[in-house]
Order: sequence, then structure tokens, then C-alpha cells
Amino acid sequence: MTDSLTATGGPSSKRERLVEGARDLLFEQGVERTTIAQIAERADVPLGNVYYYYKTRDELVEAVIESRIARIRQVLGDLDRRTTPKARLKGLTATWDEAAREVKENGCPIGTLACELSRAHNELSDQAAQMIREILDWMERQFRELGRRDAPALAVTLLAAIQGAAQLASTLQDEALFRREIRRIRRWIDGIS
Amino acid sequence: MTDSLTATGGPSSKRERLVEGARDLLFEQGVERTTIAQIAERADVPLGNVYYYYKTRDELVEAVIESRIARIRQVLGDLDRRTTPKARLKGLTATWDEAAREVKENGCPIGTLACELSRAHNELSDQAAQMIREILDWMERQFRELGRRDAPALAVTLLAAIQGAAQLASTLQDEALFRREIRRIRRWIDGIS
DNA sequence: GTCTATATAGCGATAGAC
DNA sequence: GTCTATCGCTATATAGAC
Repeated sequence: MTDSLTATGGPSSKRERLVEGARDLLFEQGVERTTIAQIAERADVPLGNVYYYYKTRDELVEAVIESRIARIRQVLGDLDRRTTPKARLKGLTATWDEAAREVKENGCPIGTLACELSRAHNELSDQAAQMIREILDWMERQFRELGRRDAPALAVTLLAAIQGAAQLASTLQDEALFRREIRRIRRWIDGIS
Repeated sequence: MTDSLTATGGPSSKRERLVEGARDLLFEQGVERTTIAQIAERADVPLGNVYYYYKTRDELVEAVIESRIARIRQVLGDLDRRTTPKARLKGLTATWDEAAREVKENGCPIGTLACELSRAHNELSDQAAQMIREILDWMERQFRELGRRDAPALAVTLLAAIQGAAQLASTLQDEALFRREIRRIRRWIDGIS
């Protein structure tokens, strides 16, 4: 990269299109089934040109993870503006509810990616775990602000409930199941402490 | 197959060794990353000979799913001998607790397989979903026996909690997290109705 | 910076001797 | 039934013209 300003500058640079295409395909097909050729085609970038931007396939996957982490931070940052911890937590569950259809199709975009990469046992595993940690830490802060000493455990219980529901919904291809569980979880948050 | 008795008769026939090797490898590495050559090597069967027993790779994966379903039915059948629904449900959670180390390493053997195959969108998806359905239906019967009209929803909540905990445990490589969640779930069962 | 053509490797699956 | 050798395909990655 000769010019770091133009590199990420254009609203639809090849670099950005590649990450976006990769992100969507990894979600739709899973990491292992997705090929560089498919990513190149969706991003409308010639196959050989991909390697100018990303030296290896793993580097591209890493860029997708970083993109997801950035998005997570943005969503959590926006939620931080809400006045009460419960409103923030319920706001976060709403983002999953809005994505119920995608969740039914391919699972949680974050959870399935983290799950798949955790078995790779390379550097990507740690990056993928970071996505989950960002959410867990944020949830923990909300529960702590509610005065709960068991905030870490509550965060795990909450995220596990969401991820488990997403897994069942996609396995059974049942969107309503997911929405029902999210509603139950929202009531659970309302009843806290 | 010329003789269906000897086919499944020996305690370690090639056919059995192939399914066992495939089952272990699919769990350790995931479906997509596991090759026929690896399965053949682990089962100590020459590569070309695999195709005498299973015409395609998918047929072998299907045999693994059937093996898992058979095991699930056996475990649930044994638990049915317990006197109370709560004892049965807690007995089932104990099987996950005993497998906590494997769960930390590669996730729930059933959940990760179902999750991975649900995106394949072929016949294997339905077979994989059946593993989950068997457990869900059994859980539902226990809750119904406890007099809960919301037995289906409770079954989903319970299995989702377990699967979500397994996912977080393997993503974060945290065995203690999984054990803590299972303990919490056991207390939740104790407090039912 | 961009793109075509291709090297290289590993996969599922098959042929055919034994 | 068993096993070796190999076909055909597709993947990642690279070479090199432009």
C-alpha cells in the first residue's frame, strides 16, 4: 500500500469490497466452504488481484473478524448512551431479534464464526474469541452497574442463552423459536435484582 | 454386503472402525476439515478400501450421525429408569458435565455437528437436526410429567442454555465456565414448579 | 496497481490387479 | 473382500505481462 489515505478512503474500494464479500460469504457458507474465487467474484475483483490486498486466505478471514469487532464496538457504544443498564441490555437483545431471519438461516453471525474458528487452533482462534469477549465484558459492566456481584456469571448466562437459542433456531430452521427465546430473555432481564 | 450378520458382527470390523474414526475426527476437526484419507488412516483401513463400505464421503458422515442418534437413544433410555423427571433431567446434564474437557476442546459433540451440517442444506441437515429433536422431545416429556404446560418452551430453554454454554466454553477455552453453567442449570431444574 | 494464465498440492472417487 | 495406483477436479497461491 503506497497511500494509506486512499487505501481505506473510497466508499467502495476493492479492499473494502473484498472484506464485505468475505464477511457475507463466511456467514452464508461457513469459513471452510468459502473459497477465494467466490469472494473475488462477489466483490467483483479478479481472482489474482485479491492477493495484492491480502497475502493469504487467513489474512482475509482476519480482516473479516476485525470488521466484526469494529461493528460490535460501534453497536455497544451506541447502546451506552441509554440511561439504564437494563435498557442497554434489552437494546442489545433487540439487535439479535432484528436479525432473527438471518439467525434462522445461518446462525448468529458472531457465534458461528467464533465457534468455527475456535477449532482451528491457530492465531485466528484468539481473534475470534475476542469478538465474544467484547460482548461478555460489556454485559458484565451492565450487570455490575445493577449492583450484582455475580456480574461475570450473569453475563455468561445471558450470552449463552442467546447463542444457544441461535444454534437451535438454525439447526431446526425455526425462526419463531428464536424470537420466543429472545422475548423470554428480555423478561428475565426485567426481573433482575 | 453379502452377509449382514458378520457385517456388523465383529467387535472391531472395518466398517465399525471407519465410523468410530470418522466420528472422532469430525468432532476434533469439524466436518469440512476432515478428509477420507485421515479417516482411513485412523481406522487403519487402506484409502481405497473405504469406498467398499461407503460409496461417498457423505454416506460416511451420515453413518456418524446415525451412530450419534443411537447413542443418544441409549443414554435417554437408561435415564428413563430413574424415578422422577427432575432426576432424569439432572442425570442428562451430568453427561455433559462429565464431558466438560472435550466440550472445552471442541464444543458439544452433538451441537457442533448439528450446527455445522445445518448450513449444508442437503439431506444431512435433516439427519443432524434429528439428533437435537430427540433430546428436545425427551426433555419436553420430562417437563410435561412435571405438570408444566409450557414444556416445549422449557425444553428449548434448557437445551439452549447447555449448547450456548458449550459454545462459549470452547470459544474461550474455559472448562470451568462450562461446569459453572451446568451447576447453575441443575439448580434451575431443582427450582422448577 | 491490475489482471491473465498457470504452477502446485491435495481432495474425492475409481480402475483394476490380487 | 482387499489394496495400489491414479484419474480428474478444484483449491490456494504465484509469475509475469500490462
